[in-house]
Amino acid sequence: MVEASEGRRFPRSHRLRTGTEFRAVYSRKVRASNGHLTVCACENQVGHPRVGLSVSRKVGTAVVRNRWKRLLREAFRLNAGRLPQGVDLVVIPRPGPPPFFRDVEASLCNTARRAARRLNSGAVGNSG
RNA sequence: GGAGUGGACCGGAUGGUCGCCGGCCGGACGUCCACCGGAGGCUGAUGCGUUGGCCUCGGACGCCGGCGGGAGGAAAGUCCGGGCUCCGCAGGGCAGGGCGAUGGGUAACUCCCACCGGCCGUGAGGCCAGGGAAAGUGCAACAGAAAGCAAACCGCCUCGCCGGCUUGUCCGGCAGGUAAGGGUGAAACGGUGAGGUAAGAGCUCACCAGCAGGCCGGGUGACCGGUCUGGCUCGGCAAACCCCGCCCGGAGCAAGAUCAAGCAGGGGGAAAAGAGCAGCCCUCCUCCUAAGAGGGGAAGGUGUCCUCGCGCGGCUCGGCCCGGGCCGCCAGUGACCCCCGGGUAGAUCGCUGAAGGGCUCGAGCAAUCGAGUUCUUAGAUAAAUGACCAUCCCUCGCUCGACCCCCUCGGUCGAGCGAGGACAGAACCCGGCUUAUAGGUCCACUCCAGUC
RNA sequence: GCGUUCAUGGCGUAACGGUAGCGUACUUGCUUGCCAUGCAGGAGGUGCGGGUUCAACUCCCGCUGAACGCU
Repeated sequence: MVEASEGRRFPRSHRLRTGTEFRAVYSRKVRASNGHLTVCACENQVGHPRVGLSVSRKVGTAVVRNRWKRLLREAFRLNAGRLPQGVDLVVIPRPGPPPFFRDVEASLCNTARRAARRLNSGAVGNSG
């Protein structure tokens, strides 16, 4: 685990906040997923990761959706230093109630790293 | 003690670490935008129109620190009613939708309170879209003779006619009479008794039930109680069409207002040129998308009336019509430049102090209203109000120990371990209704059993 | 935020307020050496809770679920 010495804030600059930013991530068409969630990824120019949550009504009731979003925000906040840098992420949970926080944390980290790897290989493939 | 009825209330607690949203105060680093006039405070003169002096201060966003705040009783469903905003509105009418005992409450209601009537419950209490069926139209399967200005299948009867022979208080047929009896059905045109008759029948009479009308008493009223008269019976369904009475303009904070990058496009001017583009809503197709662009093809079609008004055509608004507004009826436009307006992304406002809550007093059976006093209690916008840990509190399961007990079962207490703690998340704001809800607290009342 | 439509056997679908059908699937028996086909029979249903009515899939009210539309 990363030590908690660094202040792990979660200001607005670490979130995707407009439809333009979401569209940019979707149109990059790089995804990775596991049994709990799907992550879309795209490069950005701000030097740190940013996250956006897309939780549709199919996931569940408002209480379930809020629970998902809170757990995902907390997982991103505590693990922002371990995630790939300079990448925008859009996280889409699968329908159903969220699992325990440890599982959400592990799923987010693993899936985001896999998406970032595809991003790099795809960029190489496009350039070459 | 058990069973139950009605109502009110709570909706895990405490601590630690790390965060999020918005408010106020302070600090200063970065970015952007403004810049010599303006803003705020104190104070002086004045003829109240003005004017002088001093002090302080650039703004927004991001950053850091501090202080205090941050989901519900249903925030839900969106079933009603309003406020607010924009649009519309010559007057009326139809259509469409909703509601329906009475009196009150309210901004309003399909809500609430009280009361009346009906049904259910031993009871406390609960439920009811509860106007009109002698305005009209319609419906009632199956069964049954018959299902609605009644009707004769069986039965009963013979004042009439015919036939039979066993000559009778007989049998059969025709023609009639009869709604008392049978059976069917959810429902069959009052019930009991007496008279009456060939047999019967409200045919007549008495009482009862019910209907209509009058009168008396009580109540604001729905209605209740009593009494008299009438004809003797006049059924059900309007959550079937319908009739009567009352109410309803449409959309919704993504309403609406302000500012507005870049690209494209609109209007005007100037300049240049004489080729090209467009012509008209809508529908479909292809590509594309933030606001769009291009091409092709053929079809879609309009509830109503009166008064006033009205040249024709088009667009737009209103649920429709009549109608309101605008435009055209003289065929426009242009690369670049200047000016103007609309408007997309985005930003700001709307945005939370309100038909608001608590307490006291008064009016009222109550819903509710009035007066006084006090409190301020979320404002996000890819959307905050949280995550993790510990302890405590409940519930359940397992194990161990003690007690009740002769033992088992069972019960009580204590300890340990494990699991669980509901329904559910503000999105402009209120008043209701409906639905979901682990566990718990309090109040009033009813029935049953027991004790004193 | 504002609306619309729907819910019938396992599946797909009918039914003026009056006996809930049809196809397919399932199952039992016959036919065949066996299977398929064919023949005869059977079971299985109106999303839930109330109300109106003599009687409700149908009418009314309230829920639940699903599929859509506009902004």
